[in-house]
Amino acid sequence: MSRTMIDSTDRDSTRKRLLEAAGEVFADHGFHAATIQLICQKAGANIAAVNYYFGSKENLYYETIKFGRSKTASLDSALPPELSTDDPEKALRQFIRAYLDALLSTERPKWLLRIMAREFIEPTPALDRFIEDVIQPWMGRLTQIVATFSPAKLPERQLNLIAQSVVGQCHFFFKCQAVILRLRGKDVKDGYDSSDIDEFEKHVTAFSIGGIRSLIGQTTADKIHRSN
Amino acid sequence: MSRTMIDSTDRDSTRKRLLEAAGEVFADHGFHAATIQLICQKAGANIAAVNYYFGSKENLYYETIKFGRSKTASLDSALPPELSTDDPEKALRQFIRAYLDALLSTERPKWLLRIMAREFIEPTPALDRFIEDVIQPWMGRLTQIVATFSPAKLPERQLNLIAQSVVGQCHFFFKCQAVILRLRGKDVKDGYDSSDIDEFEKHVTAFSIGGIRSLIGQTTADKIHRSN
DNA sequence: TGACATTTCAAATGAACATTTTAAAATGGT
DNA sequence: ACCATTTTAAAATGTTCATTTGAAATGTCA
Repeated sequence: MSRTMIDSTDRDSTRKRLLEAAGEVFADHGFHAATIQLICQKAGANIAAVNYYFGSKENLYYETIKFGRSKTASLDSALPPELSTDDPEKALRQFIRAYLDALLSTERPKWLLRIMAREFIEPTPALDRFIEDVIQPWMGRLTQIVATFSPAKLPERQLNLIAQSVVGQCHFFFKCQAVILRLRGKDVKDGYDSSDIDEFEKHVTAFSIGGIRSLIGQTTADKIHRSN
Repeated sequence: MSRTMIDSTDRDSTRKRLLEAAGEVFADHGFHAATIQLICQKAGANIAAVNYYFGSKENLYYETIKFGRSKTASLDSALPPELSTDDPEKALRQFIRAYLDALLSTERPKWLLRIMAREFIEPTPALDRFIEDVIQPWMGRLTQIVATFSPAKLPERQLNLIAQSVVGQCHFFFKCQAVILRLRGKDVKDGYDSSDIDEFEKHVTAFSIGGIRSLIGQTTADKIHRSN
């Protein structure tokens, strides 16, 4: 029958609660291990609600990602509007801070990135859109920032590698959170606190600036080949 | 057409073929989505074989990880025995090469690390043992190497952060393989070739040396001989 | 060979689960 | 209040899958 395509305006609290619950459950257990029963239970809805509102479990999954992304700050809103253009180091620091916040901050639907982390291992069509809409812009912006470190034009490939080194560090603190906390003897459930993020920001920024300067020194100034 | 893997069917024991097949299937689909039917089919065994040899799917999972780890080169065999002690940069390069090889090389049961990548997101008891037996030694060794860059004794916390920056870069090329290849317009199934790994090694090493030197406030020119 | 253990096989069992169905209840417009 | 539409509720259906079963096949050793 004509299902009047409820637009997510208002009055759809059940639908919304289902999306929130689905986000957590999919993040916790993955698509297959997640059960509609648990999702509906968490949402305080009936077992038939998922198929009523979304038609299928699979469609709920994609709608959940779409929903999570709609609630996530975009690149432009995550980065400070006055991102420095004349001070590369400052711009890099601002970028890294924004990136770490996006990864590690506990606000916002924190389950979206955990779902996407699963997508990295086992891609579905949702990953392509995510790369295109989210990752590409972030990496593109970072590449721009890195480029400003050098007066000369660096090869695209090297800029990409540097950008990957920067975000790679950030990702490690995110993805290997469980490991890092266990190495520190802490409980995984605790997560990081804000001073941890501050520490990461300082460290990643300093480390990356050193790496970049050393690399573009080699490229532009034709540095001496070290003997070992 | 009937069965292409027959040559190994006769030679290898069914149990071993099940472990190999299970490794691939668990890595491809995760524990829940993996089916015993598919595992047995790939192993050329009957559907009842898993329960006959391993008792349950869950036990097969743990035995598979144990099996994969037994076939994986240890830290000591992965690192060159003559790991440099007087040249920190050379030692770091050797370490990074070994680490990238361990992550990205296509030899050996390549499925073990894919299974462990899933464990990072959704830990099971297997992760604790893996951290203790595999990750701790690697990180410990890297921390030692990093420490040799500085004549002064650096705080443990900073050494750990630096080590995490180094392996974080390597991990990014591994975990975000799908993304990097897609950004390059390549198909994910292709994977990296050996020249890619060479490129990563050079880049990560140079970037990290720059980062380390800048953090400890020392240029490559000041080379210090430490007396023990 | 013949007894005995081990391994393989096809079919059966039963549990978990997504999805459908049916009907009742709530809601909104007139 | 009345009717149409939307939402909730509980039970039913059918599928997928892990696990069990019992018999057949294969191997072992006297």
